[in-house]
Amino acid sequence: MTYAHDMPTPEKAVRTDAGLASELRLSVMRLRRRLAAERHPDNPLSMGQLALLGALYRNGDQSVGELAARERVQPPSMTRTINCLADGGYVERRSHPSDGRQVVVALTDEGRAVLLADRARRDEWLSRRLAGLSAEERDVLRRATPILQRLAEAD
Amino acid sequence: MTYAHDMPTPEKAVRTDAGLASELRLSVMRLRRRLAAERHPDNPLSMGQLALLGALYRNGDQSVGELAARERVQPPSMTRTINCLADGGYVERRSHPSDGRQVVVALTDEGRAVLLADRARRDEWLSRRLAGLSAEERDVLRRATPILQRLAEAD
DNA sequence: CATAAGTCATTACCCTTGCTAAGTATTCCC
DNA sequence: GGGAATACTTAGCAAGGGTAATGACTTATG
Repeated sequence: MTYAHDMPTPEKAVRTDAGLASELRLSVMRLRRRLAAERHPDNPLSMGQLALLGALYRNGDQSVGELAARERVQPPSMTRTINCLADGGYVERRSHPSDGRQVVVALTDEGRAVLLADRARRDEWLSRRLAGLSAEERDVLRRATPILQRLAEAD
Repeated sequence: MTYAHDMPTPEKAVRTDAGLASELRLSVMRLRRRLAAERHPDNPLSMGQLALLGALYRNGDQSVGELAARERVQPPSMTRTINCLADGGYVERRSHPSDGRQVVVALTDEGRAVLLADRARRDEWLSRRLAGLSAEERDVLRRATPILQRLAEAD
């Protein structure tokens, strides 16, 4: 097999910063697709809904704008996700104590229960894959995860 | 700030395997959205199209099925992406030499040029972010990227 | 204190991109 | 040669992202 250009293998490409960027983008895209496809039939929540419940669980009640900014989504998209969850009774809209424009979103008891159950089922596949890695590889991911977070949060 | 439950910070959560799975999923989702949003107005290619051209550039001509499998997408989705790129003259469909069922997709000269130009622009943002990390953090990502790849490829 | 400007959430609408199901062409196997 | 399997495409649907415009409320200004 021959090529008309320098063969850009992933192994070489990842060494340069531009190559790392390309490879990282590919990996993230593919893994995300893989994870989205792993939607268990019992799971009532989409990945976006799960992320929203998770944000409320972790950070407590938040306004729509705060949630949208954290999840890197425009406010209308967040409104729609909230609507779905509110229809299911998983979150509640409350009025902001001092600013009537804002809407505070709060996790309900049912929402918390569904979050934990769904997350357990949904993480099953990924956890199993993680368990198949070496301890060292898991450690790399453990350290990489917050870095990926920070990249996503960057302006 | 108080919570009615044990506060699940990312720092604590990432230590367990299940926690790592959740956090990794969140990070991947957000970063992917962030990257997709970084679509420069000059860029004619979507992330999926860029990934396809990249696969052809890296691995040479491939059949539709091979491309779909590699990108973890169903064949019809790949067909559509190929249609878009073929309309733009970036890829060509060729007949397979020995199997009339298969369609071989090949990168055109124009496709290669567009790939490199688009990738340079698109990676600019991510490269800049990567440059803002410490050398050690970059190294973590460099080692994490192939692991993420493997996770995406797992059954 | 009245009004203009700004902010936050929502509504309405569109586009992209994934999927499944069904259809067509070709190859493989008996 | 004919039926089963394979490869791609077509058609249609749903999720989830976006922008633009509207409404409600707050803040700043004259």
